[in-house]
Amino acid sequence: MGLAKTEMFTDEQNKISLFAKVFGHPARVAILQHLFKIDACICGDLVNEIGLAQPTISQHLKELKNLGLIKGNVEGTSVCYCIDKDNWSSMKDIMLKFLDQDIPNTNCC
Amino acid sequence: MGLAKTEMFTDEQNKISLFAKVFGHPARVAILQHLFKIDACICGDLVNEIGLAQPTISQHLKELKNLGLIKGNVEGTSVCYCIDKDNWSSMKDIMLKFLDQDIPNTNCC
DNA sequence: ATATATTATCGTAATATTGCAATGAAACAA
DNA sequence: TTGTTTCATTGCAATATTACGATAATATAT
Repeated sequence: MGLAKTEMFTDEQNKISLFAKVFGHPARVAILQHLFKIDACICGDLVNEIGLAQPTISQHLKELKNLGLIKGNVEGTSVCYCIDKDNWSSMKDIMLKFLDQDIPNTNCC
Repeated sequence: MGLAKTEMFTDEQNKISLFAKVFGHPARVAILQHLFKIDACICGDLVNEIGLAQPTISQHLKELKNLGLIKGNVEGTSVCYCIDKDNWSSMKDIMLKFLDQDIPNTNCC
């Protein structure tokens, strides 16, 4: 298979897993951390910052863009990528709600 | 490939991506939410709660266990799974730090 | 001992992910 | 126009993930 049976889960569960999935690769974590650190960024910077080939970085950027977490403005021959503030906040709310659940007083462990 | 080049990233980046990866499937999200909701849990409950086959659930539980997020106590013929509080807290700290970064004032987007 | 119940493991098929070389597309410079 | 720079897309090989039937392993009950 290799295919998650999303139809048997809630929208919220699927949303959480989609966001988590995009954070599930260290290169995408590194890209986001770099975009947080500096104010603007072009793809070339990231290719130097991170050690992967240009097509690979481009692909990771595409996945982040598809989820709406970053946006890219074309500026001449280069593209300026940055965090999409609104969408990042929405994502954060959903993830925090999931991570911040009260830990129950288990009676068996 | 299908293999992440972890050696070019920091321990923190790799850790974040490993935790995120395990949340990157709705079944594991559902399992964790269910473990949060009730105090104790056995695998059989989860097979009924979630619609997947027993070997599939068992496999997902194994991944959560490998990362230390849940632990399982054998109780007769069944196993009682529950959240590992300490490890969940450690994970939460790492993930919150990543999610809660200050959004920069970009000058281009 | 035999049967039952519960969970784990193995094996396998289908699909997804990762990475990069090669190439394409678009804007700019000379 | 002809190059140059920058990023995207395509195509492919290697590996990972997901799901489940079959089966094993373990404990309990009769």
